[in-house]
Amino acid sequence: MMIGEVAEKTGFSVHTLRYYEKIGLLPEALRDAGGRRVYGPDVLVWLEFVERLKQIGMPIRDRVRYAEMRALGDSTISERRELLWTYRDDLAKRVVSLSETLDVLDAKIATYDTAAKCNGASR
Amino acid sequence: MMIGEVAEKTGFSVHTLRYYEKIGLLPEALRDAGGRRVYGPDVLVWLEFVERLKQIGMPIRDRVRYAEMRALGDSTISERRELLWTYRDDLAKRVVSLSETLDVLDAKIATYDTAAKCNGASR
DNA sequence: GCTTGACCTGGAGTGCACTCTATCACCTAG
DNA sequence: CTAGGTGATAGAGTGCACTCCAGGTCAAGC
Repeated sequence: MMIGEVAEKTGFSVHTLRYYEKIGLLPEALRDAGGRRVYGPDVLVWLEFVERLKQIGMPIRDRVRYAEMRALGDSTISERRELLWTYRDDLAKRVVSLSETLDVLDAKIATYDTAAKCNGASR
Repeated sequence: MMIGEVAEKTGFSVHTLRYYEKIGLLPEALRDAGGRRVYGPDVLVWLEFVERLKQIGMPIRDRVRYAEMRALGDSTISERRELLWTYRDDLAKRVVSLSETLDVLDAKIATYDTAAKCNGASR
């Protein structure tokens, strides 16, 4: 795969992928004869996980830290566990808080609907 | 209430509260004889809601837009409903995706635990 | 053989949402 | 009456995470 295809499949832009490589969030890609990056299918799995780490609010430095540890192999497993753990609880709380917010939003929308009905279509 | 107390009760910094007023996310506060902002208890409710809007990923411009509409009164209700609605579905998806991610994280942590057990506590 | 389009680099620029600085005013306690 | 704490302002600065630009290489199709 060339970088463009990876971009298309993952939703990251080509710019972003090169940026991720520069900061160490992606391993340095192999190059073809012309110096262009060539990716195996593994990168898609990794990028999907990176996307998840991003979604849970892990800042990019920690994502990089995680990537670096991953590159070092099994000796870093307990450290990686540690790092993920520090985000796990916050994530659990966030899930709760967000579904609560979803309820608040729905309630608000419902009262707006009622208000609109009572006034006729407003405006 | 003075600004410091509002800051303490809401978790926003004093700086942020003044910033929010400047950009229109907070109504202009009344002032005491010395020119200092004085707040009623309503502001706490509003700020809590603003915090929710922030947590669901609504960018500050849209929060401001919402605040402006709110200030205009009932005639903007259907527009406000519209605005909230545009975030509602994404939020619902996010809640699902995040609890999925929580599972992924827990699974990952579990495999790390297993790996650690098989190797003895690493390092 | 020349155009097109995807790729390359280093480095500058962007947008968001604060966050802080410098400098001043006011009030209360010691 | 002075020191400390809280308040005020305008405007500069920060950190994050990209995002874009200039200027170039390279392979394939017409």
